Amino acid sequence: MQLSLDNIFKNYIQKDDIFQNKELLLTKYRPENLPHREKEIKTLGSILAPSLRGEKPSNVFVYGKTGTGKTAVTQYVCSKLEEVAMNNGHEVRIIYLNCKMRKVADTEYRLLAKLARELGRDVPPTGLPTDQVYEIFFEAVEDKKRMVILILDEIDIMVEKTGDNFLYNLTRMNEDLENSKISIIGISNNLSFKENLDPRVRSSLSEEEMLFSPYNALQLQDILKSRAEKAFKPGVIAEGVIEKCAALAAQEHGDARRALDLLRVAGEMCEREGSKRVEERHVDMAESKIDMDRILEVVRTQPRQSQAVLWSILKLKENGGNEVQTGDIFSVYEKVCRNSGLAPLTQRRVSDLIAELDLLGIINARVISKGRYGRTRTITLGVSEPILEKIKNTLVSEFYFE
DNA sequence: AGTCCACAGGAAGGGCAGGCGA
DNA sequence: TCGCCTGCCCTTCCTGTGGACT
Repeated sequence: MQLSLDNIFKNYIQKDDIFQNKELLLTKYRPENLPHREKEIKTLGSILAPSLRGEKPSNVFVYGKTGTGKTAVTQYVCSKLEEVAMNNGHEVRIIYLNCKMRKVADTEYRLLAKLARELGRDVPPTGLPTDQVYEIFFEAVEDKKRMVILILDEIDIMVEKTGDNFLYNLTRMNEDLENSKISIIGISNNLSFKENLDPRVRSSLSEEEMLFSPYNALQLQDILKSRAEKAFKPGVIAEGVIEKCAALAAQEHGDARRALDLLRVAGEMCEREGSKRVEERHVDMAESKIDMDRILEVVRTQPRQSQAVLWSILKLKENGGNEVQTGDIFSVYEKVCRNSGLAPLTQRRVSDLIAELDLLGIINARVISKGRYGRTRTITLGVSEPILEKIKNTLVSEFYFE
């Protein structure tokens, strides 16, 4: 065992590496230039430019599908702005917050605490009244004369979780600030999310709006080519590979992130195989691997109760249940809990867990009415057979079912 | 037209953990 | 130590619902 592992490591070191700089293909990498986004960069730049004269720029609402460059463009423009401001003796402070991150934007308190910490204040994870945290944040902003630009990425998720109270207070904050000014850039994938906002918040958040349209396949090819040139060694990529990654990502609403992931994982598959050339079949392998990894990670990190519900659904499906319904799931779930030493939750709670699994894309739940036989959810599985097998293998050691 | 089923899903609140200030 | 605050997970209670059946 030890010996074969030694061999793997030794081979890896000796092997001809196909990558030159893999970092360039990671989504967190911020490139120096953003092809096909020149117009957006200029627009956002001119919206934010007043901050260089100490004037408050308009709040901006940026929307578009995932992987269309919203975050990249915003961060690019803001970092340049920060640089220019510093050289001209103004202070512009950029705070970037990804609201999708767990334990960051789930509650108003956490949001404020995070922002206050970004400005150098110490706020405990819980314990203080929210008003007090507002005050701490307010004081931190007001601390010196400066412009604070707050980038709220995935703002729709924040509003979904905490409501729009936070945004309302933030947009009103400028009325009380004397030294500083604060502007908000809200980024969202969800085009319709604004409809549910308080009208006052909506109008003040959308002083300016920018829509990022999806990249087409040709634009994606450009992006991939420019990155691949530096990320891979010359001649490593076979003809058609970049075109295939671009085409697959273009099918999925022109997502550049997806395209880059495909190319990177295809490279990794090729490397692992010991090949010296990335070919189209590696892209196919990459596509299924990315899907599988994502879902397995989600399943693994679910709470045990949620896993028990999923396991019950799998067992019902295995026993030939085509039309799996909430009631059936609940009875199997109770049995699973009994056999596994888990305290069963109520049907109400299980119903919520089913809805969460639906949201995660592992199952598809549809509410249907069966007339006098009641209203229920019918559940189908949202993943392919090979992934299903992997999920079962992950859960089989946790739960028992006779 | 009215009834009824089997839930969906909203609202309220309990209990616990983590933390603060007095 | 105590009272108070927050977040989180959960239960209890309740109203709403679409369509088959009477």
